Amino acid sequence: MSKLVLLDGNSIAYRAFFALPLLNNDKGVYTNAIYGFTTMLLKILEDEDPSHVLVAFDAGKTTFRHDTYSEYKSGREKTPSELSEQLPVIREVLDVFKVPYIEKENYEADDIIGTLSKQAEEENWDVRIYTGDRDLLQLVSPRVHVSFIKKGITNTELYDPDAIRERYGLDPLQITDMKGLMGDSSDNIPGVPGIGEKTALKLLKEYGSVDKVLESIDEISGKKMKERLEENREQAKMSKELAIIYRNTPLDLELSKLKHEDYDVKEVTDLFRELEFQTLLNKFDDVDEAQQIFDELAYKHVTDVQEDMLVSPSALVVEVPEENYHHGSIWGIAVINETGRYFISTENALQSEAFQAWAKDESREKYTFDTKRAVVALGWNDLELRGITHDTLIASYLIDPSVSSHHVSDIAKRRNLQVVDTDEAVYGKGAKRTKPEEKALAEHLIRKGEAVYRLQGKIEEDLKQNEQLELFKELEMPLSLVLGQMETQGICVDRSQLETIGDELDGRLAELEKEIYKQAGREFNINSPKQLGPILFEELELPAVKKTKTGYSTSADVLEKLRDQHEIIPNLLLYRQISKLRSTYIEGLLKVIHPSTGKIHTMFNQAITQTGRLSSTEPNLQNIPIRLEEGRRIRKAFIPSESGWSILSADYSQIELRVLAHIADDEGLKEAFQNNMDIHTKTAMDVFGVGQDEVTSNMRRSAKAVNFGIVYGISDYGLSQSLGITRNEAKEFIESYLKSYPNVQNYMNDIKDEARRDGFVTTLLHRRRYLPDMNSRNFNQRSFAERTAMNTPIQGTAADIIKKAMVDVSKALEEKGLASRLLLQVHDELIFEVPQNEVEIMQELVPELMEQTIELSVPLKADVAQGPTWYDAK
DNA sequence: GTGTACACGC
DNA sequence: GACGTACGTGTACACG
Repeated sequence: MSKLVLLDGNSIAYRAFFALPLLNNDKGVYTNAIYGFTTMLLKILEDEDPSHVLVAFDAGKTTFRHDTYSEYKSGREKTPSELSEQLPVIREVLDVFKVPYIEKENYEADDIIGTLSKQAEEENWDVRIYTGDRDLLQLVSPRVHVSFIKKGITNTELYDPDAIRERYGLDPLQITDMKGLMGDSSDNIPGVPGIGEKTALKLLKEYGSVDKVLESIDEISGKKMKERLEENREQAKMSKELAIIYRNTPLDLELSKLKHEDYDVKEVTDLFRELEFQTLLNKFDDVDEAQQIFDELAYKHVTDVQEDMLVSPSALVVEVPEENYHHGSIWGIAVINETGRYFISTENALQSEAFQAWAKDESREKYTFDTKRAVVALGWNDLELRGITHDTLIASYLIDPSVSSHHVSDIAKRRNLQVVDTDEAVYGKGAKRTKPEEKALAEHLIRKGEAVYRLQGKIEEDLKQNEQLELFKELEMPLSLVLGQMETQGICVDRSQLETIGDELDGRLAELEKEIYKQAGREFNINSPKQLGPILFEELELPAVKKTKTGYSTSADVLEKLRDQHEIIPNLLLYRQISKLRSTYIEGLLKVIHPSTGKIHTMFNQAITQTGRLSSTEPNLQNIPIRLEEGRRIRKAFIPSESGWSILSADYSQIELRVLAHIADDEGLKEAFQNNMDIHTKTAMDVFGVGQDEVTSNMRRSAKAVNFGIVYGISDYGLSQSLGITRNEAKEFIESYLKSYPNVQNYMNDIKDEARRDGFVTTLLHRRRYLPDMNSRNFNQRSFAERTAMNTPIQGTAADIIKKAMVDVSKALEEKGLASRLLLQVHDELIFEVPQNEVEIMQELVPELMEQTIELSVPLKADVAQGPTWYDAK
């Protein structure tokens, strides 16, 4: 039995376009409609498994219907250029899938579909029609079913004759009569004014067709209705005429030619790669093909590492599959270079003198994927690794920080190199992750190394194009090593200090708990917002201010507003605060003290944030409490690792606003920093137009919040929330800020233009962030992109600067032979441990290096402090 | 295991 | 006029 699937091409493309955000690829080409169309096509082919298939498109602007009614489809919004430019590519997609498509001068896609479905029906074929247009429902018959695409792209509604009767109470053919009476605004079919769907259906149920209705006008009740029908006789007839799909379109096409053929997977994957359809690509990842490439990858399993195998440059794979590489074992090592491909067991590599010498030799170049992982893992085995000049992970991140996966297999795949499987495919995932037998392991590592080795040139070419080669080679690559050393070094914590604070917190929590139960009238889980909500807002009848998806919001800002309304509130706030301290900072930190070093070894992620900042995990040492004294005491547990040493902390003062002053080249802001003024006071003076002595604490607080907003790119809404004012007041604040600093205003406008023009913004050191939503039709997405455009160069440049300072300081420590060690970075702050005899030197050296890292048109300023614990370094 | 609410830092 | 609004990480809860 033959089955023909007919797709309404324009209608589906239209649906796809509006259902999906305006995605574009690296080349700035819009692909959302192509992507959505392709997804639907694949799903339809999979669901229906048709023997024959065709996509019909509308041709040209005019059709035979315009002869009947020149206004047909007029008043319709022009197809957006973002969509029309995608239509040719949709045809390319159909080409590679070997799906035939057709358009016919003077006819609409509907007519083609109507004609072919009629022919197929006469041959006793089954027909399925996919469309987003209800007009086609008139074609439904026992053999012809229509799938109507509802909202989204995968949600369809299947219509057979019964379904039509159920939905409309009509036979399929009467759909045209319905249109004749009610019209169709999207096609500019007039119908009878004053008659909508309800009335049309009522009339048709009684009389059956437009003609019958018109014949029976006398019987119809209601004077107005009679008049309307009488006056619009011809219009109703014409409207029905227009709505009828023409089923004898001259097509010169044989049904048998529409056979659904097999397609060439390679053609499909090549096109998907070009379009950057990663998700779809995964579906077509042909394992056999990858295996074939691998078969050519001969390698040697080396037990005795020879000097001449380790030429420069080489790709080096140090395989540590455990997410946390501080505890993970090295499963194996691979080296790939022009002399060959080598798999070396971890033991053999670590014991080999030739390997050790090569690893630490700065002059022998290595390429890796995730340098820091290799550096730290080898560091735990007392093996030093230097001379890494290329890291695929970091490079990929610099080229586009937004890509969702920086795994070596994905990067390779994106660059058309299908030689490497995912770790998950080879090792299994989650609890099932196991070390495979040696051959499989060796092959996987060789493939990874091969990808790194082969991609290096192409990737650096791209970096060069982006003017990012210096950022890569001189900043991020050296930084990787510095971070590796910091992580391996770790920071010492006083376990008993943490435990003491923990015990005290436990006691206070127990008391608070009792008190809260008493005030609530019963026991419940205080940590559960789901339980707390009903207690506060139903049992205690407090006014609910905000709701979340799942119930009442009980967040701190909500509770803060209720503080005076019930004595339970202050206790809850305190309970939350202390509970957070205990679980995250006491128990959390105790859990991650390394058993053998007694220190905490965080992991800095160098390839995650969109702005260029670092992040810190397991544990996150970039969010240790400081603002409230209660939490700040946690810092007392962070101590030097050697007795008699000190913790020294140096932080940039207002680095983002200084960067802004420089980038925007704003006189007012520059003046503030050149004269070393308190920036919030200065802002208050400028915004409120008062003298220094007239600045009240409230004015300064507002100014500070505005500065904060500038630095973090918050919206007027965000500012209104933080200051507890209305959105309009916040908006006025921002406006008067920008009036006070006109060049900041100019910068904000210029950078947005730049982002719209280029599709991305950059920092001083050429870090890049793409902003595809700058032209989004969605207000929120667009606004967010605009704030990001303004904010990223500021925050990102600040990140550039402190990263460079870290490399500079680290180099200086080495050159000067100082024993002091850099331990942590917290966005604008560096934390060291320092022997007593170096305290004075470091107090001079560190801020000096930080201030001279980069020359701006305003001075950079770094403050330094030191003491026996991190708490005291304030 | 996954999603949501909340809270910490910058 | 509504939309739902800096980022990243971690914990606890509550769902399957």
